[in-house]
Amino acid sequence: MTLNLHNTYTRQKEAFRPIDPGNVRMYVCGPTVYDDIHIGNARPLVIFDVLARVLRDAYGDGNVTYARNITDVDDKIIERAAENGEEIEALTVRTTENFHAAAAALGCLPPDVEPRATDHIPQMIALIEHLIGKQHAYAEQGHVLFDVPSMPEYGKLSGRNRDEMIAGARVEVAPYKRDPADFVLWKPSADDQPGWDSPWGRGRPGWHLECSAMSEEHLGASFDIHGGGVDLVFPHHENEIAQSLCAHPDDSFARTWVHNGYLMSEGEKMSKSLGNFYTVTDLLVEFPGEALRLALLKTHYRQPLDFTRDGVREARQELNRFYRALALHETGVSDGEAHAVPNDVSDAVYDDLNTPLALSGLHAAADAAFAAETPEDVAAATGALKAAGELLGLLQQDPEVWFQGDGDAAIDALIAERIAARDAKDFARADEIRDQLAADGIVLEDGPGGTTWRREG
RNA sequence: GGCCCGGUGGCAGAGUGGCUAUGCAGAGGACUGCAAAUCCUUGUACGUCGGUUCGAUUCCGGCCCGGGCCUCCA
Repeated sequence: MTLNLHNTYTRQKEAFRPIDPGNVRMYVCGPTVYDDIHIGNARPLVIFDVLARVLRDAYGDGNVTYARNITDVDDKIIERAAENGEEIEALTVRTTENFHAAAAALGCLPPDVEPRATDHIPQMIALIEHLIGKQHAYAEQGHVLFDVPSMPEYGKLSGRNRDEMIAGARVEVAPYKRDPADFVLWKPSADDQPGWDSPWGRGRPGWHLECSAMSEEHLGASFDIHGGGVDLVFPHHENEIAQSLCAHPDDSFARTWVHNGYLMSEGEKMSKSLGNFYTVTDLLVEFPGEALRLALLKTHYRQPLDFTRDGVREARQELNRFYRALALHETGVSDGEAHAVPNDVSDAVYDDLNTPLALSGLHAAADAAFAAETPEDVAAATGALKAAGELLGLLQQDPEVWFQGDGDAAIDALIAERIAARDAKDFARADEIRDQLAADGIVLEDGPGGTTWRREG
């Protein structure tokens, strides 16, 4: 099946053709580790996790290399560490751990490679020297700048020309720049700032450089997909292109550029003062990570997404229905087939990751499970639902765990007491127990196979 | 100011030049000791003004509204 992807570089949906189907390579910009990630950071995390799953589905598990970097040298990190009175490494290690925990809770598989900027300083310095040698960069007052006018095609990804950028520039032009559009590849570090020895003195890399150096190190100078949020199109990705293409003019750098749309929160731009700034860690106290993931996938990745708590609640309701359907499946009963992803689901996902449309296919599979009349039919329908869920990174828990968590002996005891009361036709006591559990958010269901329960937030 | 994206039923959200997804919430019914779940029924939306067309929510243009980017925010 052909995978279609919207390519920011051409502004069109294109049939995806990997350079090497035996090693499909994707690079995604990961977090700068100075603070816990917020829900806006979670969107690309989840989107590109889905894309990685789709690539593995299309080309085979072992034939995809997904690289996602950790930016662990950055001025924001320096500032934050100073504010906290914390060592820089303590901050970056702690934040990285939180990031990994959040990603796991959101159902994201680890990338195949997770390069750190600080592990690639020699490669960055070599890249700078290469660019200087090709007259695309120059050293000035301890800084090294990329010479934007040396690259006539600069601006193609973001669709802007240099004049526009200069006209709109909000920031004063630094005196060491030959051209206002030039950007920093290397900058000097003060004694109390992290720094590495270089031909231009002790300093640290500019932000854009690391992605050019690390993608080349791990994926090569030509690779298939480069992803990130739309706000990275300019300047970050534009500058990566400039660095990488000027260093390696015979290579293509990334061939397909995939960008997810912006996220708003509760109808407004997320900001701490508005009280709509949600970190993933905070949201996880209130909601299952899987509900957050579904809430993010209910909107097409290129559309703007208004993230709301109500939206997460709705996602959780949908997951309840999916897991109810999965719970219909009796262990041990098999319809004798390996379960494929239903065609409507894979068609949707392969068409530029149309996850909202794909989800309608999951609902159809759930309907089929409820309508099934034999255990084999149930097994077939739930198998299809689970396979479809896996492609999206959903529905991989045991339904009992989804509904009940780790279980609770006190609840089991009350349910046993209620069953005894019902058998004795003591409905007053039975209802009393129902109400008591309901007050704690526990919903009971009396079915033909006995009484089950679930937590409702 | 320049560039870009979006405005779909109560809400969320796909999609399409003509047969109008899907979900959540709501209403009615079946079922149920009660409830939940499930099933059935129900709700005819596409910002606005023009244009193209036999026909536009879907194409084109103006306008209005919302959002984003314009040197380090995913």
